[in-house]
Amino acid sequence: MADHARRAPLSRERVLREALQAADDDGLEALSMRALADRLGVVPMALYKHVRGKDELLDAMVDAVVAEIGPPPAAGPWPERARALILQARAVMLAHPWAWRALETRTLPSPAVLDHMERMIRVLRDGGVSVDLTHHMMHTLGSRLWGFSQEVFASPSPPAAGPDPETLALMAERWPGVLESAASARHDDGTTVGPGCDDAAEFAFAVDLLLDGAERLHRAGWTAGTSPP
Amino acid sequence: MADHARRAPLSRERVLREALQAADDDGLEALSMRALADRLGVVPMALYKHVRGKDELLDAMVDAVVAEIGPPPAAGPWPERARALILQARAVMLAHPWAWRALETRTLPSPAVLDHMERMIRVLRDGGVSVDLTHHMMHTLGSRLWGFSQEVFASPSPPAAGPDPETLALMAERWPGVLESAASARHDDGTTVGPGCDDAAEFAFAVDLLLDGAERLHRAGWTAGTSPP
DNA sequence: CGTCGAGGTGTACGCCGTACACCATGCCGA
DNA sequence: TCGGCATGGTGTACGGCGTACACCTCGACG
Repeated sequence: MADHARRAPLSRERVLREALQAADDDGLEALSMRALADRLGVVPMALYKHVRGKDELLDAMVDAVVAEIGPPPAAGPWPERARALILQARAVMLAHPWAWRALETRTLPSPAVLDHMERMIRVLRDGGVSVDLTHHMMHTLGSRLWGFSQEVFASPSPPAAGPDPETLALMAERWPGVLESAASARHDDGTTVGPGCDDAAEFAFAVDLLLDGAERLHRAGWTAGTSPP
Repeated sequence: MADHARRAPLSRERVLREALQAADDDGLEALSMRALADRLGVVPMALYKHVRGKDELLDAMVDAVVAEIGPPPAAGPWPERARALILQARAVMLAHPWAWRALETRTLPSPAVLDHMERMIRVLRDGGVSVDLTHHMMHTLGSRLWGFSQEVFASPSPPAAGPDPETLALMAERWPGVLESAASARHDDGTTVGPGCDDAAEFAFAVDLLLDGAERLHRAGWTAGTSPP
């Protein structure tokens, strides 16, 4: 095996890049240290010379993805700047569908994570939003700050094409509201041909609702202790 | 070993109950089929006579927890009924801190899950909220419908007691906004002695903001196609 | 030319979920 | 009464995982 000398030497960079590619290709659950080593034509333990362990690797992967989220627009009303920043985050998360799952499992915020938070906070603060309201809004935005919405169950109706008429009848009896609500997903014109509803629209709706709420509170001179209405 | 005849026979119920207890005791990540079998004084494979596999067991556990969430108050303005239902869900999730993690990993909604959704949808629809707005609100509530808020990073500042003054100075330079925002957590009187901020208050703030937003849209006669403002 | 350290290798351990063959028990119809 | 059979607990084994640890190789450098 003379080729082991010939192949490009490993490096933290190469390991990280290949890990990102592997996750993009095959999903996060298929990413094992062994599989990753295979992709690099190397024995599993070789990776540990460049990475402390799988956990640290995931940290680095998350950091890399979050770093793709750029800064907000330089100017404009703060709600629009915030909205743009969030939608940018969403675009990044859509490009790496595994990323939000990885993000959730991290315990400590990485530098890129703090950068993103800092930017959002700055948008609000520069818009004149109080420290307290900013703080609350960061909590309220929750995962949407990162470009995804934790919905627990993506589609209430059976996911794939044919909603089996038998179970459908059963649902109509016990969960009519769920059925009705799910049906309202496809109501309007063919903007969403897929099985579910328009994720982008739902995401935007939620973000707008949240930012509008914040703006209203801000304009009303909300301070801690007041309740939202 | 005559005691194996003497001990209470296994059953799906016993397996499920012990699994719930084990998760409450030791956390979800410590719950393995082997550990669970040990708790029941039985060999691992014995469980498989009562449960199809770990995945189905987790489904059942989630179902059991979600079933603890009761119905909403019978009467009252719909936003208050909705609020009460959500806070009930939150109480259940607080009693089983592992549950939200398990909930997230499930792919198909169980009956109890659909029941809870149905109840929430009914609260809105009975309040006169349109099908479309109801649908949007279910999405917008997201994980909060289930009593938790996906925040990705619970505390922006170092979690435990002493925020190491060195890193703190470093943060002050690079992430002043994050620091300022984190500091605002402890601002008011000693209602929150812990390291972080008042989770309950943050949760309530977010829920109120969301429900107020919905109520305002509803009263304004919102229909699909209109944007929130 | 000898040494040394960085980096790739091989083996091994302890976990995990679970397939499969086996065996104990108690019930039930003949 | 007895044979067969279903129910449910057992034992062994497999393939996967992350990773500790000892080893080897090889280029750089004093």
